[in-house]
Amino acid sequence: MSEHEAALEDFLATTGALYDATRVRLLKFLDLHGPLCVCDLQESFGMIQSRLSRHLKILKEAGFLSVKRQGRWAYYAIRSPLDRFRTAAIEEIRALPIELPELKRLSESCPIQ
Amino acid sequence: MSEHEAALEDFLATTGALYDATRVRLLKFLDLHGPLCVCDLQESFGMIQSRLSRHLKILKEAGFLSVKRQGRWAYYAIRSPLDRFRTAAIEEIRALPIELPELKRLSESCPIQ
DNA sequence: AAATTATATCAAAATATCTTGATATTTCAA
DNA sequence: TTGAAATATCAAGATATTTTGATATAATTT
Repeated sequence: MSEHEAALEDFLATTGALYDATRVRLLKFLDLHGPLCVCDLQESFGMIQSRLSRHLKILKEAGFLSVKRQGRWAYYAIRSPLDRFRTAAIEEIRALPIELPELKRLSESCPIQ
Repeated sequence: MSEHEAALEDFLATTGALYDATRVRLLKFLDLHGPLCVCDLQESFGMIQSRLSRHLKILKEAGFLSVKRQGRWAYYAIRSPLDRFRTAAIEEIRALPIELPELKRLSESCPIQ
């Protein structure tokens, strides 16, 4: 792939990741609460697991999220540092008046609280 | 529509408009050359007219473009002023190393050069 | 080792978006 | 007022994305 195509692909991966209500909510939720494991997100959003996993993958591949694995758990977080444009996107999402679900933790199971 | 939904809709219209290679090229081209009529864009990009018209409409409804009609011609331009996030998007696109077509004008026909 | 738990991946149906070609609308000129 | 040029819209097929349910993988506990 040429340098030109690669840069455009990267930009489209970024904007594509942002073009979905579910993913915008996930970004806002992680920005608000900090690192969370998939099961906490699943519990909080009431989403089936395969759907959640797919959206997290898209956000990760678009450069917005990092994952840290601890045993069985995978903790997703807003990646840091972010480049200028992704930072602008997160700030825009932070300012959006979107209703988010309550944070529900599966407190017995997750090692990190 | 609630305020919450409206703000999210607006954000998704913005990111959706940016999630297309053709529209990114059009934005970069208009950012580079200033206001252009549809026929100049059509000539420069070698695109069929209905396709171009649709993409311009999407960019306009997403808040990126303004239109000024002069007789038969419609001049599209990057809207000004743009809000913070759209400005960040245009700056990101300006920095992308994308190859653009040459600007071809239908010099006899268009009143503004 | 077998069962359990957390997460990831896959295939197929549902949904949305893009492209094309045809047609409509608007404006100007002959 | 007829014709031509510039632009917009529509319908249908092609393509891409999302959701779901089923299954796979990997770590942990029994």
